[in-house]
Amino acid sequence: MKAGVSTATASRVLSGHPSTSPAARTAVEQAVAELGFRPNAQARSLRKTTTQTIGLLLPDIRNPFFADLAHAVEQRARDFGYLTLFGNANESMEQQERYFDVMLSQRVDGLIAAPQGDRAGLAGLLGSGLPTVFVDRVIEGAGVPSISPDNRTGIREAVAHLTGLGHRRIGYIAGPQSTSTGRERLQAYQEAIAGSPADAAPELVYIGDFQAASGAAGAHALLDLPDAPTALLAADSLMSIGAIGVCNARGISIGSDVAFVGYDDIEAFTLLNPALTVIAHDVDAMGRGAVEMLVDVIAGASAQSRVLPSRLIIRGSTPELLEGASA
Amino acid sequence: MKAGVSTATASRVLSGHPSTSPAARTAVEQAVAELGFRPNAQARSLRKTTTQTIGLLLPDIRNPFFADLAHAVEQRARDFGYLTLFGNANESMEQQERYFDVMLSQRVDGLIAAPQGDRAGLAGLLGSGLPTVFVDRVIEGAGVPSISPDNRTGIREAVAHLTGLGHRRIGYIAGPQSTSTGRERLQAYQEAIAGSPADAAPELVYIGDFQAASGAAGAHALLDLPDAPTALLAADSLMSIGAIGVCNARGISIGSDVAFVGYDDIEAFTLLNPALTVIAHDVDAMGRGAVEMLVDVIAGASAQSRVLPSRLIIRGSTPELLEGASA
DNA sequence: CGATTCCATGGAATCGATTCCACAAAGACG
DNA sequence: CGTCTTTGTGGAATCGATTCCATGGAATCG
Repeated sequence: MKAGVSTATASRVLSGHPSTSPAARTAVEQAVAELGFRPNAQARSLRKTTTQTIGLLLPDIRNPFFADLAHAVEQRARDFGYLTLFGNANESMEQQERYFDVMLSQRVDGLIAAPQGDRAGLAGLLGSGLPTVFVDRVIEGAGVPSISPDNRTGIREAVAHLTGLGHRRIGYIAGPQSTSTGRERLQAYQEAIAGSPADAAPELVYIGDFQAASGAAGAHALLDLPDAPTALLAADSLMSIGAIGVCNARGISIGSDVAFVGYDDIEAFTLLNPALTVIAHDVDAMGRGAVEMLVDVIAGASAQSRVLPSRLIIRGSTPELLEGASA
Repeated sequence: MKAGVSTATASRVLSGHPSTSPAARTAVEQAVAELGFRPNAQARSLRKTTTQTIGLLLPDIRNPFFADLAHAVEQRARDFGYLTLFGNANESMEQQERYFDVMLSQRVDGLIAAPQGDRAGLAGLLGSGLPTVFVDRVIEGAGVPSISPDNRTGIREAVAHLTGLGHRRIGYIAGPQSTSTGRERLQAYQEAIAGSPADAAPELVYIGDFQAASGAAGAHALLDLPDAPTALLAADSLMSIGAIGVCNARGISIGSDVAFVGYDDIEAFTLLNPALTVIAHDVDAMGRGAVEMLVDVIAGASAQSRVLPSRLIIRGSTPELLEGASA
């Protein structure tokens, strides 16, 4: 055609097929450069069955944890030649299901998702046979391999740390119970409290939704208790931010008036005065690991679910308990 | 076929074409439900020329400003029925060009980008005729409409605020000069300083790269000066975070030892003690506006470039200058 | 009741690549 | 020098939808 060769030859040149003459190669390359030709990825992936694209479905890109995760996934996927198609479910089941549909229609080669809800909401996805890996969050019994943080150890260590400092009323701002992380962390808190000298009062738990506003609401609710907690623990970074804002606004000084343990090791948390004690995990390893698992699943291998360790990083927001610190 | 009708009829039913009998409709719908059929988006967009997909190319998703922007763009694009294909250039020209290529190959209907570099790096993109809108950052003379913040006013107000408080040595941690925001903000700083009683010493400017590590390096460099600045100003949120961390580590107290003005109104900045004075702009309006402009451009209308106002939010990190505050 | 319009439908072309197959020219070998 | 292999090439089928066009039957109208 443009270069005096057939489309078949042009295709062979562009895909690096060995059976091409140097003459044809240069002719095609010149024509491509002249016409600014871009192969149509739609047509290609219609013929091949692969799109070289993976989907990444996250609950909230504004949560620094998931932003870091998105970055890690995208960079690692690039290493494998995959383009990342990104969807933001906005912590909404309805948007999550819509995105499952979209990803299926786009014929992504695989999907990495931090899901919420239970198996019922995944029927379409599971029936499709699309290679899938869950990251951070898990749905039991779905037969989908996952890479997730150890939600229990971090919480246990945090509660032990706080009780060791003398705290007996530890308020907990939990995540939504529609997520595995929300459930596991709450359960770990309850178990740790039960096995400790601290109060196991139900009013010390506030159930939020992993967004900043609910962290603020939780802090208000807990601090308004007749016998207010002397320590607060929040189940993600955004709720931590909301809760800290409320403490500041109410003139309650973190560290001296109330101890505080946050979740996820956001850089900004180290800037606070005092710096925040947090439960941290390795986001980068989680993102990279998810891609590597997905590549295995796409290749037909069976992937083992992995749990990555969490650890408690002790900083100034959880000092020795001063006498009379109870509000 | 499965439903006893032709593909033509099935297609008409699924796309809501009026010429379909109720009988055919129910038959097709039942077959679709039974087989779990998903239309192949590749095949569809091969035939139609549209993909109902827009590209979003950002320099760094871990920067909270761009994470918020991504969220705003994605939500607004959804309103128009577009799927957002997201790319992270990692503040790298090479990755940026690679993504331009990918977006072109994917035949996105339009592209929203926060570009860096100059026209040279955009030759391929501009030659393709792909409807494009620049957001936050601009490339002059490319003929691409843009929606960007007013980089000058915020900086001018910040410098006026600081000189009004008595500061004469104002250190500036600038962004990379390969970006319009980096250039305009630095220029605004230099002009504002020149028109003020403050020192216009070149050593008071440190050129960073919009990442936290360079903010830290800049803070070290400026605080090591023989005649160290009494106020610091950083050109984005990540460099602000890096710089604040260094101040804390060096035992330099923000507010009392040094005044600090950050960029972008990150929620975490309000939690600092004292809270950070910042130059803020409306990320949500920028993201939504970009999508609306792009929709116009795709429709063939000519879009007017827009500049959104910035404003200075004064908080505790820039108090009245105490005597003897100069390091 | 015959003629015209309207509607639902199937057949077939189409989008832009990849790839099977056949074929011809060139090189290898006895 | 004749066969046998290798190599480069073009023709044509293919992927899965959409859509033009033709057709037959029903509805409408004078």
